[in-house]
Amino acid sequence: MSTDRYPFRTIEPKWQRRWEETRQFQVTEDPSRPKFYCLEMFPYPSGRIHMGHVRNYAIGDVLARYKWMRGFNVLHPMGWDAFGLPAENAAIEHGVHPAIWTYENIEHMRSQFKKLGISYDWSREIATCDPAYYRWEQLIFIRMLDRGLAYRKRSSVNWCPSCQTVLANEQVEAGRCWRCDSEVTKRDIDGWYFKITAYADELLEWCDRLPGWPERVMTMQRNWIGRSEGAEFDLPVSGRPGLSLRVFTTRPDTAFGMTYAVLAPESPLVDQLVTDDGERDVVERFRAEVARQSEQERVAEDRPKRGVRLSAHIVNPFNGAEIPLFIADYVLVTYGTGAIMAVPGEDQRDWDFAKSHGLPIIETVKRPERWTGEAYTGDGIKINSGFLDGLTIPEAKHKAIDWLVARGLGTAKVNYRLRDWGISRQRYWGAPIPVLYCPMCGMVPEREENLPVVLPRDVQISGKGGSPLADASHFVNAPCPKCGGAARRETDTMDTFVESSWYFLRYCSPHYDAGMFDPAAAEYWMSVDQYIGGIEHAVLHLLYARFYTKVLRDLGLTKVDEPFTALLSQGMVIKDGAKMSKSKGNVVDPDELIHNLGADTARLFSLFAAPPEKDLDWNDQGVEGASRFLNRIWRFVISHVAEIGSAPGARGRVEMPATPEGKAFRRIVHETINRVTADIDRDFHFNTAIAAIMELVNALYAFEASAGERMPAVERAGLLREAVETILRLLGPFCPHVTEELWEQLGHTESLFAQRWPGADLGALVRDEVTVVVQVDGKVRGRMTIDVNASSDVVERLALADDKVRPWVAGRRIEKVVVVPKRLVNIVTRP
RNA sequence: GCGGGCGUGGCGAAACUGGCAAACGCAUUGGACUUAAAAUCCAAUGUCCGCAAGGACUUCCGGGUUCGACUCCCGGCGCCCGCACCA
Repeated sequence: MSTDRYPFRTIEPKWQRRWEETRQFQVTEDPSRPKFYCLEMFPYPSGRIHMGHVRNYAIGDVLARYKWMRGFNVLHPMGWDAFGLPAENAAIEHGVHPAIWTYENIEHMRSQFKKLGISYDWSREIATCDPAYYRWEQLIFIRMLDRGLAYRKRSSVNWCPSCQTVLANEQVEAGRCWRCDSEVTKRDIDGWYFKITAYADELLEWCDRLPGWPERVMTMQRNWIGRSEGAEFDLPVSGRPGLSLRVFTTRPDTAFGMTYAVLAPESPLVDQLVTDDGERDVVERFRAEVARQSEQERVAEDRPKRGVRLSAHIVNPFNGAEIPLFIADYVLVTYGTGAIMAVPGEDQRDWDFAKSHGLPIIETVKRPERWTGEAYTGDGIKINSGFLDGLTIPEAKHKAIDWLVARGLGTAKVNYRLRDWGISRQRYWGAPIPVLYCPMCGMVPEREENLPVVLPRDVQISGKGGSPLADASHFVNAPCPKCGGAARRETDTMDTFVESSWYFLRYCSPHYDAGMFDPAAAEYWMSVDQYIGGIEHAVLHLLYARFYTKVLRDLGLTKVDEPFTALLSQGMVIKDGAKMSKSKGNVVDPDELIHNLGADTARLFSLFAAPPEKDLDWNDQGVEGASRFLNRIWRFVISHVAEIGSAPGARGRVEMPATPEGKAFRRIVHETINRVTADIDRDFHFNTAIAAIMELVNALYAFEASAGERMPAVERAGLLREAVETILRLLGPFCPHVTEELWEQLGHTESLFAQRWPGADLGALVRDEVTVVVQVDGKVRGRMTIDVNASSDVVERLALADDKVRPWVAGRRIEKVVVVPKRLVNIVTRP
């Protein structure tokens, strides 16, 4: 540990206080300036911040401060995703009320964020558990109910036995709860749904229209939506007039290869097809077996496909063939129609099943020459397919669908993997769903003037299961909004992802009380120009927020189609090869780091060690290096305050220096301006931007130690001033406290962040000479410093005359000479 | 299986449109300063051969295009992430 560090412990709080007192980062709508809405995903108030937070919010802060200096009116707000299970679990374990726990955590974390010196407009802080916040989503819920975008149904849902609540499909990861990792089971439960499937096509379409989003996130969303085109048609049951099963297929062209059909075991149609008690027994036993399968078994490698043959047969409408019917575990009741036509020739799953059950296989696509595989899914010409023979697969698909439509047997059909968003949670710490159940009127939404339906504080949180609200009679019992009679309130609360689906709109006018947000403010600020957060929300929050924004648009509340113009998905913070976690013992505590080395150092290292989208490998010695760099700047500036203060042209620009050393140094200063600016603008490569500033600081030391001694004092002081002030401005967004302090030490009275971002002086960038590499047959054999404007002929002549080069050319025939101006010469030879 | 990404020194990484591979930092080594240490400053540091000047090799592997390939094309190997019996 070094002993001689700059006084970050006094300057960091000093500037945090100053920024707050001067309301430096508080903004209002200002149509005369371009706006920039910079947003990092708001945190859950878990208690303490971790290095992942530091990195996330440091990235956002660099961008926000940079945009300030570029003259933008920057909205950079902060708030709390404050509803959720951990608060309730803390209540169960420690007896503290979720509200108390949450607000205490917010207090603590707010102070931690302030210690990081992030440029938030704290006057816009929100917490989603505030009734003044969630009342608006209750209102929207009622509007969605009107339009059929919110609805209630009984359905088989994902149930987390540990969290004691339902989970949406997006919240189940490989069969486990996204939050607590428990194995998820199935339950039939009544619940509320948002009709996100109504927006499937639009959500998908916009995936191609958001170039500011990372490709991998868009791909994950596309896959999640899972659109597939095909046909749906009926297969009549043999000898049972009027009875048929409907199947969905993406390959209607393969219908002539259908050698059997399969129903999902759970399908209700199975019960109608069963002919006697013996068969019923077999079916029920199979159903029980399928239901017993654990998630583990279901995802096991090479899981054999199991099934039971029914006595019923069905008829292939394309060729009249009578074929067997099965129930099998590989057909899902939840997708398509829950029934398939099986074409083992062109579908590997059907092929596997056919092989193990001795079923025939008909090829309907001509295989390539040396085909050795099993089911064939490639291109080819149709065979064994009646009127489709000789067509390509796309042609045959169309013709098969036309054939079905003409006979009234089926239609073209699009299916999605996406399911409606189940938003009911059987838990306490969430926004109440504003409906009541009346014995006379049925389900009735709360009257809009009665909103918000406030979540009651005095509730017993036992953790015994079931919503705690159900036992709170003062909440549950309420008059019916329609008839005034005794009714019962809904006791499910909303998924917390509903709150995070619109908080970015609330930030535009967080204190507005005539609606969800002030339309004028939202019109000015939206959309979010740059959104920053972790990849874990690729299909959760980021899909829900896109959907909800479109709903609000269709309700006439906003004009934007998409909430986030650009997304930066930052990598994880890794240490010793693993994600930081208590159990691995590799956690670095931000508080400790800030105390020992300062917030600027913590920020600098997390921005320097890797580009933002990559995982960051934490390294304590690397952090020391970052601290060393800031000390180096500090020492230089402090020891040169007097000299720099004596320089003319206190505002940066200096007269073109007279000495070659001065010119060369000044060029480095201005080249650095261009490099740093380009690195920030192009892909947020803060790591290389910082590296460029480090190079400039190295050059500054070298200049001061050597050439600087021999030039006129006025020139030297002017160059030092320009260099130092450039460094402070370029580094400001990364390390705002130390740069702001040094800026003041140099005699400035206005904040560094009220300064304009520097621009390179084109005159300073001009070079007289340039170093050109000379290659012989692609290998570097020499280099020469020549006039920048030398013609290609001259460059070629000089290269051939070079002492280092000549021996390599001697005795060989020169084939040609390639001259790349200002870069290199390649002499191509033959023996 | 499908989709996306990646592969460069001891380590984190850099290289814009094909043009000096390894910038910057960490670590290591040497020197200066010091009674000494720390801090600081200066220097060296891809691998191999060589006392040296210098040379050969090197961006996962194998081919190709090109005067020239980390970068483009073809084939392979390996790793990471997401979805996964989605018909």
